[in-house]
Amino acid sequence: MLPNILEGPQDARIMLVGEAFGKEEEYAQKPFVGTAGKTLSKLLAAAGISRSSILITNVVSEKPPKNDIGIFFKDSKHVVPTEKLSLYVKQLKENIERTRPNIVVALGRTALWALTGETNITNVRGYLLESTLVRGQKVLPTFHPQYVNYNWKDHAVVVMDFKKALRESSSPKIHYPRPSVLLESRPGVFVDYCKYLQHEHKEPAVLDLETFTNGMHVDVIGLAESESKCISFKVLEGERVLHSPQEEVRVWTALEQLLQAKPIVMQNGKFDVGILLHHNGILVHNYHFDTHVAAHVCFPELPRSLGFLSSICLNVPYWKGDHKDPMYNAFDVLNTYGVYKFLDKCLDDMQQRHVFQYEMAQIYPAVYLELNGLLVDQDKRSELLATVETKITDAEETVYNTLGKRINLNSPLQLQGVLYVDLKLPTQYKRRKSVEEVRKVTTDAEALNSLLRTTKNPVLHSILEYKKLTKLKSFLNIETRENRVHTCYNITGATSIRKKKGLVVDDEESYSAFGRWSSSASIILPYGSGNLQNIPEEARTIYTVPEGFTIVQADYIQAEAVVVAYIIGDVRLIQMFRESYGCSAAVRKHKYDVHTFTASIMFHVSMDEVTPFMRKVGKTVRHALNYGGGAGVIARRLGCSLPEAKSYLATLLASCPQLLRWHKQIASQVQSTRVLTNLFGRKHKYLGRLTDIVRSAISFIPQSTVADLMNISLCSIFENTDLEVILQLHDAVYVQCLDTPDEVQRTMHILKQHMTRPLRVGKEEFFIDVDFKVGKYWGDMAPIELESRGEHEQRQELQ
DNA sequence: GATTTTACGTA
DNA sequence: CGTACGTAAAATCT
Repeated sequence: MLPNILEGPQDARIMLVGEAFGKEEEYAQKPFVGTAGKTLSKLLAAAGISRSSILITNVVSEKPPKNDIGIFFKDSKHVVPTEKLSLYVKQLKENIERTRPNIVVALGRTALWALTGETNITNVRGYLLESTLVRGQKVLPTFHPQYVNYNWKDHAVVVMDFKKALRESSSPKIHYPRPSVLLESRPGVFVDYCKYLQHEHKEPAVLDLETFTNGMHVDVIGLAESESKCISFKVLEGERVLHSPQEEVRVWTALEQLLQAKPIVMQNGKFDVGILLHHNGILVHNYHFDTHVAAHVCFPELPRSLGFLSSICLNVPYWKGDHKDPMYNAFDVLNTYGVYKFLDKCLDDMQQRHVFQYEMAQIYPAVYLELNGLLVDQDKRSELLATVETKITDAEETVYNTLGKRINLNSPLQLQGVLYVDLKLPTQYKRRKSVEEVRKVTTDAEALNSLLRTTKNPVLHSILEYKKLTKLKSFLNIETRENRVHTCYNITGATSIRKKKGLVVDDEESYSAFGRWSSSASIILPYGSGNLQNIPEEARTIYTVPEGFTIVQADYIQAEAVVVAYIIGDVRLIQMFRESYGCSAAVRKHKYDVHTFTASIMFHVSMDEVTPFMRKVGKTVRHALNYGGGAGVIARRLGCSLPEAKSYLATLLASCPQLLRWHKQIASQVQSTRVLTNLFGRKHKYLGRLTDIVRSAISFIPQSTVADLMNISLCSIFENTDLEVILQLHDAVYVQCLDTPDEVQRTMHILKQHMTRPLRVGKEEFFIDVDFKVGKYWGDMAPIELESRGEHEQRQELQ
């Protein structure tokens, strides 16, 4: 007989099913009494469910050896159960049939598998399913409490799922309103529907294009007028063309007219906008609302795919399983409509409407930059590539001659063998986040540099050289189109990735929150090294502008440091930034350098007496402090002892007590309200554990303020000027202009005008200064001073 | 062939 | 206890 442990009242409406016993459960012979049990109780309480009112059980009422559920499966994918597990599943079935709860919540993958046969919890989490184990039984999958312990920010998602379970527990039925869907391949019907939307329908419409065949042809066009009514129009059937050229023209014309007149809603529509513009020459005139952008503003720490958002905002069936399903696109547009209505309200509730508006305004500039690309000087490129390749060969030969054998120097494993086994150098380990983590052997640059310092073995130098050069080479070995590279700017930080079968989906792994743009490979024009925000200095020399033009770079000076100075009210620093505002670069460097200033207060000397060493100490210590770093970092950077680093740290903290006070204030604010607000009113709700997020929280306000400042300025430049922007680099913007002194000065004046925006801390208003560089090549820019209006005009008169 | 890990470039 | 991001190549899994 198997143990059968089911806790709670037999007539309960909700049943929770976990995986198996842990140590504590085994001892107590009760489900969920250990750490996962404590978490479960918290999550239930947060959702308003009383633990004593529900049934709680596990698929397996015993503790697997080493807590590895795998031993109950015959295969590594965990789909073929052993005989024992089959008996347990049968027992679960009988338990459900006997108690007949209105809803069963599957906690984690194993319970989900046992109840429904589904294996991917991330996909179906939050969606009501029908059990395959007990016919007609309503199941809601969510994450296991133990998973929540490791991924604390996901607790918010589980609480929402529990709330859904509570709502659904009043009835055993799965009830969805039936949508009205036109599945069409007749051009006439589509054209009529477009006309109806354009002339009669009053609300915004949702648009979604499916582009799953190769190339960038649109396969399906979806349009929704509400969360319950839509059309899904087939343009292509696989490789087969469905309509005559004349019919296609009618279709695209009708769509174009609709997109000229109607407010349009999309989910991550930046991609669709780019495709329509690039391949069909169609501009979406009134891009009214993007659900992906709204989700980024409202829930910066959560995923933003339509599947996830629908599971949180809506009560709809799961539809993301099969992309080939004819209803797939229809559900996409219908649910985008539902999510739109939900998030539209959230923006007001959370007072984030203005943040949403300035993020929406960034979409067109980002699309423009992506489609426009950046010019490559092919001669420079091949020249540099050849030089780098020669150097690589040299470094390689040096290493091989010393070692007496040939290995792949970019292989961490092979390098470990040579350095730590053959040469018997002291093994280097990766730095760990905590002492509990297992030490990992490494051969990264930091380890090699440290070995070079201690052993002075010159082969290490050559290995470092080789690694550096091959990395550089990867930035030069690039494909271009009409001598241009293209990058996709992601204003919400999440990249779209092209998966197998050509499907474009949101990358669920990464979701930024700070308002900075990220840059990744363009799916529309996949040329160049993808990310344009991490091109090394040397490789930038291959990027240029057309004949007769030049590049003007404008960047914010010490932007984050200025923001921090005002926030913490560091009177001396503020005074210095005030005085240096508008000064020439030479004066600024001489009289108003932040790091020299820091060193002068640390070492109690005047600014003139600061030595280069003192400045380096000042710079390192301030840097570490601004980002919540400690003495260990400082010691490593400066190559000094830990006690020395500690005393440096203490010195700066003593002379600038506001800094530490601010750190503490941030920590307590995150603890009490979990919400931080930057100087533009952008809010960030922190969901993770306090200890994990405190450093990120410290950098949020300065970093996101500068990001918003830059992007608002960039939009202003796009909307109000004739300047041609070519690049965005977090706190710098690059434009191309005619290569004449007047045009360069005019460009600089306009940039300065649009980049100079007041920031406010309390009642105090301040500005962040801008400085300029100019040059023909991105990697070869020289500082240039903004001439006063007087000088500028004088010169114009002379000409 | 697909997925995960290691390493490394930028602000 | 730097943070944030994206990509290439190697290592590992299936």
